Amino acid sequence: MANLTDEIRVRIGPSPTGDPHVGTAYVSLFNYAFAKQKNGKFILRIEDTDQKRSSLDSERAILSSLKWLGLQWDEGPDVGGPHGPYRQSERLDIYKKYVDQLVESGHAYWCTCSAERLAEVRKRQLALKQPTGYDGHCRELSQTEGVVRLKTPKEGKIIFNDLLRGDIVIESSEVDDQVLFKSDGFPTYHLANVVDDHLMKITHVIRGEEWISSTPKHILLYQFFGWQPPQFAHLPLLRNFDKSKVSKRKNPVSLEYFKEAGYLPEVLLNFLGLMAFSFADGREIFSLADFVQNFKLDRVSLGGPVFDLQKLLWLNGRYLREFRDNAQFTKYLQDQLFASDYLSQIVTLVKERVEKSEDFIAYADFFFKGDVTVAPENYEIKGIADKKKLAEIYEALIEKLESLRPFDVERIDTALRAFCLDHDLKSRDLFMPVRLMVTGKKASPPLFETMAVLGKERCRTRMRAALQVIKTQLHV
RNA sequence: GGCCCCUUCGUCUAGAGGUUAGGACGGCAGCCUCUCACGUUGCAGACGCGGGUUCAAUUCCCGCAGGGGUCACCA
Repeated sequence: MANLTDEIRVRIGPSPTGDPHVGTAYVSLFNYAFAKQKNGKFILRIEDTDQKRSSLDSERAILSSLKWLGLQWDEGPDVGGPHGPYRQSERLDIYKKYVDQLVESGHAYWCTCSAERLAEVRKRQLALKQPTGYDGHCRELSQTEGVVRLKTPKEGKIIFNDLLRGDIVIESSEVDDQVLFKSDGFPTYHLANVVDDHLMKITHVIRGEEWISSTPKHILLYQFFGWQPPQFAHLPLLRNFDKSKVSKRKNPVSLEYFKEAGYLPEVLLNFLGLMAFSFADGREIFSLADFVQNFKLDRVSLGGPVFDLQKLLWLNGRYLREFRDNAQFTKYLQDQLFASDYLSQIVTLVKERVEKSEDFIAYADFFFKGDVTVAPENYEIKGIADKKKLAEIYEALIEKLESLRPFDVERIDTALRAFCLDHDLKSRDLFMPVRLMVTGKKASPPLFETMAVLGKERCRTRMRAALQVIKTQLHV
């Protein structure tokens, strides 16, 4: 238990495997406020233990988005600190040392089961309606290759306290012999997390509710290492309108979207502060400093809040009207819509079509609009009669485009052409509807260049909107 | 399905053992106004169900239902 003189230290551990997520901002905000209020430290640790999916580019984007929001960390991969390195991929030797210790003390073991065997075991368990999990095949073997698994005690209860929910009790037998150390020499989240939280002297782990069920594994690890666990607080998850965990299929979730769509960073923060939290005095409009001052863990509500864009929009409007004078608003427009590098990229594309200045508006309007829409039949692809199939194709296409980073002409070109090949489509049959989706027009500058200039977020928003139109048609 | 978490207006939430259950977004209506927007005023709108405990439960307890999360060599 952290004693009163100890410095409060909290952390966030984003995984650099995609676009910066609004959920990261939400959890960051609460961590930041909790620490700052008590003069503690807010630490950023990059959890890039998934070699296949992690990228430096994604890491950069996450850091830059959090900075945009003004959630500056005290220790992190870019600013350093006394307990570095702050990138897990640079701490491999540390984890190795601790896994070895665990194996030696008999609390973990090497496992050489193949993926096929594991799948088979799982299949059998499912068929017998048994709980799924590792069957302990290698538990008593002594080998030194493969993966290392946690040797979960067969008996007893694991109890931990959640600051928001009280004691949570789970039977030890319910806990799986989780892989701690992968065959590629990288740790899994569970191991890296516990080791790092301990070494970085983290006092409070404030994270999403999705982690509750793996906390017992972490508690076990603290016990096996003989370490004092931190305090835990699991925040309710942000939800889609249908109450499922907020996801990009059903909501814009990239922080880059909010930035590009013209939301003010302080508005997004304000709005996130309204999720699962409320000021004692009922105030709904507040600055980050206000939030830091007034945040209290025991005022966090536990029902998963639906991330409602409508209220966010209203809030952004209020900030613009009330907190920006004309000069500031002008500046906002210049930065947001008419930034000179954005403008010059557009000029490059439309200049040859223009005869006088006004023409620019007619040719380039879609670069400045929010949504663009056309009649649904324009989204049809020659040879695809089935609307359901059509929707599937676009869904797949959008997901493919979303994964591009950076979102540049070459990558778009390659992705789009490969997509045509994969789905047996002629490029001219696909490109026109896509053009209509992203520009709202049949005539536009070259598609790939246009998309690159529009940016990933505008493209995905418009394509999702179009997809929604197709799906709506399906249901009537 | 097993385990775990959660449950106040459509949405974000306040609330206390006894309140006309409060506010905000959205909706609707009036006012303002050349229009729209803003602003403003008002209206509709919630304690999931069943048992307890209690003089009294929406509030405390238990069950149920519903929702969610998790069951990877992803985090």
